Order: sequence, then C-alpha cells, then structure tokens
Amino acid sequence: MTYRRTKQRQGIIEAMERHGGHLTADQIYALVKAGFPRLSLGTVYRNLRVLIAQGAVRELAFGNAFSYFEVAKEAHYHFICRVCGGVEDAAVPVDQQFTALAQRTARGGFKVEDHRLDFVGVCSACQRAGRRKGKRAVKQ
Amino acid sequence: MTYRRTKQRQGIIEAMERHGGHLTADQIYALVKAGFPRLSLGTVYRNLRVLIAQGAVRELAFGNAFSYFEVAKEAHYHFICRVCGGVEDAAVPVDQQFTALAQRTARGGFKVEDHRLDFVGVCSACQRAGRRKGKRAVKQ
DNA sequence: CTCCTTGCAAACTATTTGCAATCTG
DNA sequence: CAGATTGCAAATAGTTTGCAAGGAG
Repeated sequence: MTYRRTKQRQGIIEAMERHGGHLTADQIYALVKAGFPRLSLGTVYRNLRVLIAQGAVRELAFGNAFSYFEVAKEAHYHFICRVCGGVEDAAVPVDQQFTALAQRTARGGFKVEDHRLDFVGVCSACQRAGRRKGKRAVKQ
Repeated sequence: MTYRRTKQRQGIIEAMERHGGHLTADQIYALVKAGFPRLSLGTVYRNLRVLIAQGAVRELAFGNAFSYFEVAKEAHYHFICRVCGGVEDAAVPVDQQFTALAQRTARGGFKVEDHRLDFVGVCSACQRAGRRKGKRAVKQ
C-alpha cells in the first residue's frame, strides 16, 4: 500500500502543526473544514489512521470515550484532568529505563516495547469552576 | 444518596473477587448472569459506576473502545498488549514520588493527584500468534 | 412509605465501513 | 489506468439512560 499525497491529508497535518497540542477528531475536522468545506469526518478519521501508521501522529486515549491526536514529536508524559478530560504536556523528563526495567520484571513472555506515564488530577480551570467531580468527561 | 445492598451488586463484587484480575463489563455480566438469569447488562454498568464511586472497583481504560474493571487493591502498574488489548499486572514497584515530582514541575496550577504507568508491548499469546499488528484491539 | 435499584429497550457517541465517484502517481 | 482516497450515509460497539415495576431500609 503506497500512500498518496492528497490535499485533505496535507490539510490535516498542517492544521495539527499550526494548532499544536492535543486535538480531538472533530476539532481537527472543524479546523480543516474551514479550508475544505466538503471534507467529511470519516476522511479525518481515515487519515488519522494513516498518519498514525506512518508515525507522524500519535493517538492519546485515556479513560474517556474519545481520543486526542497530536503530531508525533519527542516522547513526553501528560497531565490528564479527571474532570474535563483535558490534556496538557508534562515537563517530567522521560526515562526510557522504565521500559527496560519493566521488561526485566515481566513474567510470561510479555515483550515490553514502550511505556506511558500519565499524571491524573484537576486542571486549574476545573479547580476554579468548583468540584464537579464524578461527571464523565465530555468532548467540548 | 445512600447506597443499598442488592443481590445484584453483591453478586458483581463477589464475581470480580472470585475471578480476580481484569474483566470487561460483559465478562462480568456473563459471570453474574449464571447466578441471576434476569440480570441485565445495564445493571452491571450502573453497579460498576456505583462501586467505582465507593472506591471498591477501579476502571482501566486504555486505548481501546472498552474498559476493564478490577477490584481496587494495592496500587500497581499494567502491561497492555497493543495487539489484543489484554492487560496483565506489572511487578514494577509503584513509586508515589512520581506524583510529587510531577506536581513540582506542573505549570499553570494543575493539581496532580495520582499517576498511572502503563507498559505497552505484545503479550506472549500474540507473539506466538504472529504479527497481526495494526489491528484494532477487540473484546473477545 | 420513600426512593434506590432493576430489567428492558431505546438512545448516544465516537469511530468505522461499504459504495460509487474521484483523484494521484 | 490501477488503485488509493473521498464524501456520504449507514453500521458498529460500548456504554448510558428513560421508564415503570420491584425491593431495601
């Protein structure tokens, strides 16, 4: 399967790079649709899968019903707000030793390839907004 | 809201404790339905939410479309198979210092309460089964 | 008696997919 | 041209929810 360069796919990466940070599929859809009014959400999802397969994009799936997508750059960890489901990059340095350590302690032949460290808490906006804990995070 | 003790709710925790490990909602449904033929899946989900609110159960949601549920015991990390979506407990010791470290480096007033460390790779069964990578993990 | 809980079925939501038409290399 | 890609709409799949009936305290 040889991937082709289409304007939709191009528009999707550009929008993601221009915006930076973490975006949901339909935030990306909204951004790119500005330039391609006929764009469909299905196309966004299909392209995200392609871009992930190429290693250009990473999917961030936490407890919520939806995923965030980010342009793949250096490895890093994330803060996740358990109230609104929002994501922020963490400044905690990535320690690849973890992957090796886990491999050493792995039983039953599990092959460890990578690790993922998430910090769970409450973002400042949700702290200000008061304690609405327990609510299921929803895409906004 | 005062929670009541119903046989369904009782049956759900008992099934989870008896089985141990990580279970999907409809694995739990199947287990408990053996004793309560009229049980509905909706009741399982509602009770899982209650049990989570009580702190008796933890939800494990990774990249997949579904969640695993486990009885809440000591904190621990997980191995996640990126092929089948399966979960195993990791023997890597939990380091609560991480939460504190993240809090120190947090910008913008994020309140860090906890952390979660997942090791991603391929379980031995999927290694044996050959490379079916790229397939979206599916509940079995 | 109050109101939490259940079963059932319908509703939701994010994501995927079938298909015919349309581009790309 | 072959076949990758698109728009559109319908289909999935896990989970949630409305409602009337039943059960716990």
